[in-house]
Amino acid sequence: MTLTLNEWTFIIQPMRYKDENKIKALHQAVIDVTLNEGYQNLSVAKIAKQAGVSPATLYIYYKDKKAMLGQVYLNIKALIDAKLFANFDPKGDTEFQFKLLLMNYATALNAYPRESMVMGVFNEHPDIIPDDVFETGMNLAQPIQDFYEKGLLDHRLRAAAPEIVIAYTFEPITSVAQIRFKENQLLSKADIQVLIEMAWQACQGGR
Amino acid sequence: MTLTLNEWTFIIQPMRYKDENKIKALHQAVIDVTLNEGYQNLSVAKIAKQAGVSPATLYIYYKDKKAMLGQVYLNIKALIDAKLFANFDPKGDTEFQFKLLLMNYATALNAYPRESMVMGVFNEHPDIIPDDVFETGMNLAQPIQDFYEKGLLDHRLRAAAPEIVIAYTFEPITSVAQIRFKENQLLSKADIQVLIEMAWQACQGGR
Amino acid sequence: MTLTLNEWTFIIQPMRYKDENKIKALHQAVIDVTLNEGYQNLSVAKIAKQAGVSPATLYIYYKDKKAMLGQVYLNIKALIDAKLFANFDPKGDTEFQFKLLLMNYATALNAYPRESMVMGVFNEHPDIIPDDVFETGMNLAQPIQDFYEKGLLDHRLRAAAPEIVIAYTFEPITSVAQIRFKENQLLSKADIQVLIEMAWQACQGGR
Amino acid sequence: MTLTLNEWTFIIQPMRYKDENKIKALHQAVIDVTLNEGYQNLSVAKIAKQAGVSPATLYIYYKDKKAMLGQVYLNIKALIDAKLFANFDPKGDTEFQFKLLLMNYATALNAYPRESMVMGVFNEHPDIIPDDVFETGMNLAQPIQDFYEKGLLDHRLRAAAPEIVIAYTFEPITSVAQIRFKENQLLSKADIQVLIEMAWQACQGGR
DNA sequence: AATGAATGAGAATTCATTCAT
DNA sequence: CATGAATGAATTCTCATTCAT
Repeated sequence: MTLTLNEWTFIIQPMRYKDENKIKALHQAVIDVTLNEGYQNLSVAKIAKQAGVSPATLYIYYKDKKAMLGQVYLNIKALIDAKLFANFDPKGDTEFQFKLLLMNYATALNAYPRESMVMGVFNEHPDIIPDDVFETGMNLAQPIQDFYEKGLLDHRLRAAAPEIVIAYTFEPITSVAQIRFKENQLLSKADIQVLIEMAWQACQGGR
Repeated sequence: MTLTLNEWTFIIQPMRYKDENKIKALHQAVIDVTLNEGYQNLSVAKIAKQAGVSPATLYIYYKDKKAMLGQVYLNIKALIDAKLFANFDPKGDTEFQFKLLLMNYATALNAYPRESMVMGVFNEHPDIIPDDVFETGMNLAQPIQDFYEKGLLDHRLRAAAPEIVIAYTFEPITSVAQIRFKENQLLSKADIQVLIEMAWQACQGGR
Repeated sequence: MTLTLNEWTFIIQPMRYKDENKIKALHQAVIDVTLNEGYQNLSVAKIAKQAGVSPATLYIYYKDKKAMLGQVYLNIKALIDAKLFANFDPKGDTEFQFKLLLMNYATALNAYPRESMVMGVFNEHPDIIPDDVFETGMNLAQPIQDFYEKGLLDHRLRAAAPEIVIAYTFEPITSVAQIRFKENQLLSKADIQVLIEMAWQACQGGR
Repeated sequence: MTLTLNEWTFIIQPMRYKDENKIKALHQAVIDVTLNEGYQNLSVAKIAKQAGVSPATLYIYYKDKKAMLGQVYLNIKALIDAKLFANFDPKGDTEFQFKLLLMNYATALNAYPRESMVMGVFNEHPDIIPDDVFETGMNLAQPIQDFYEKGLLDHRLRAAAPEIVIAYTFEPITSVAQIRFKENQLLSKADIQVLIEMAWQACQGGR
């Protein structure tokens, strides 16, 4: 097809931000859409619109939707993990380190409430992110495993399978944080204190 | 309008079998598809196929998909609630009743592992069942509320908000049961013993 | 399949009204549903429900939905035609008979406003009633044809094709009656007087 | 955000042809299907097939089916209105302008017979186009209202409600045009002359 | 005669993904 | 690199009609 001059149109527009910005915009869009519209409406079209890019653009950076959500998940996980281990010493006093870890976790959830919510949603929907990403994400970090095993050995922690310990430590905190978020609040100091104390009562050994 | 005797007629007909069977088949299909394919694939088409009926048939018995899933949810809830309150006495000894309740709950999850998993899925996806059904289902049963309040008053239970108590009682058991289910197992006696003990340690008062 | 006694159930119910009543109920239901829900929602299921019978019953009396609506249409047409020709004499004075006819028509529309509306709907949707029924219904009744031809001959009526005459006589009255119906009113005396006078001005000959 | 010059980029790209063509094809398809299959069969699937596109394509250009039909309606209305007001002067001689308007209308119907038929269908089925579009379309254009009011004041037009005047002017012409269309014809010169004369006789005042 | 149940065909709409530009 | 347009496959739901009883 040949075109005569007046069949062309001249568009003037700002230079496109490069990769990083697009990716950031996409990641942020995932979080926004998930929280505002619910993950049921987390469609490629909505994400792209929110990010201000074309749906097709997503496929330049990621194999598919799943891969993208997986990356968002890992990003968020890294964000929270960064706070989780602040001042943590697996070899320190068990009770203190135990409570420190949970305090760090609660602090992280409060620091990134939106991201935490999204991570919670993704945890509950393993099939929207790639299997391997999810399985990796599920594994306890090595320092925590070390801490847990040492605790078992010196009987400062109750002899319970890891999944059970998690069910009485991180999970209740996550659960209550989600409830607070839906109430447009954060975990209160009182919340955190009670949660940590209950977790410790549940998990300490020698009983 | 009044009718004289001979305007009445007596009709003898076989009890409808098909209806009941179809409904049972549909409910079972919801459970099967949810467990085998994940709730993301819980489409009307798949449910109907699994139940061996036409998708249109579903709409004879239910207003829409949501209404049907709501009914399945209520059925399952009734099943589990029936076990939950066996021998439960809100006015009995706090520790004993507390542990009895959780034992009953664990027993119920083990008695209906498939149904329990599905209920877990539905609990995490409130929007796939009608709002009123879910809200009803979410409320703590009155006997449990009474028990909780009494426990607070006599300080046998820790002063913690209901959502926090739940996060250290029913939720961990549910969580571990789900893990066991994915391992094709049930909660072991050891699991149950530890879970209940940890819950009690977390929740008992006077500390 | 053999059944034991308790697999039977005894149902006591009023004797069913026979054919005529069912048919009347169905016809009335067509009118009700058309007016209340719009002809877009004129489904067999709705008609049957409104009539208090099973959808299957309809097919005992009629070949299909179309045939049934056709019969309703003819019934209504007969109702209106019965009023249309009251005191009409094709050989009488042209102006008087012309106005009498239209007055009769307006009177009929006001006497059966609901039926008239339904007939209007059916006229606008020829494909929901059988072709032959509709075509028959469209033909001008013989007395009117005679009157029209006589009027042409003695020049008391304008020389215009029948479809054009109808477009300035019956159609405007129908049209305004429909508007009034939507306003929950009938044709007023003033309406009727003006409509008839305008029709006569349009159609009289010798100009 | 301010941008320096080199953050702007000039993009030269061919004018989109496809879009326009697809939209035209869709509009034409609506007309074709409506005329060939009746509006009862005016399904998205049929429209898309006729236009040679996928049904999903329709939703790129329009929010939904209703919005699309509304646009088609407005296009057609614009087409006809353009002819309707040719040389029309609301302040000119009443009889002349009256007849001019109807002549313009008849001319428009003859110029776009297919479109006119479709507009007729849409006028009879307000619910298939968006409410606001229809309401806008239904209002008499302001020049005609002005003309009508002036005619009432100086008694050159009969004192009759607007809906009655319409029922003796535009509606009969529409009606006869539809009949002619079904006969694969247009309004003949004789048709038009008679229709306009009858309309004038019906509507002129001072009688 | 009468019916409740059942269904195939088809309705509108959405979505993840691809492709020509 | 970036995109608007395009679409096949899937979604939920409705309906006229039939069938076993």
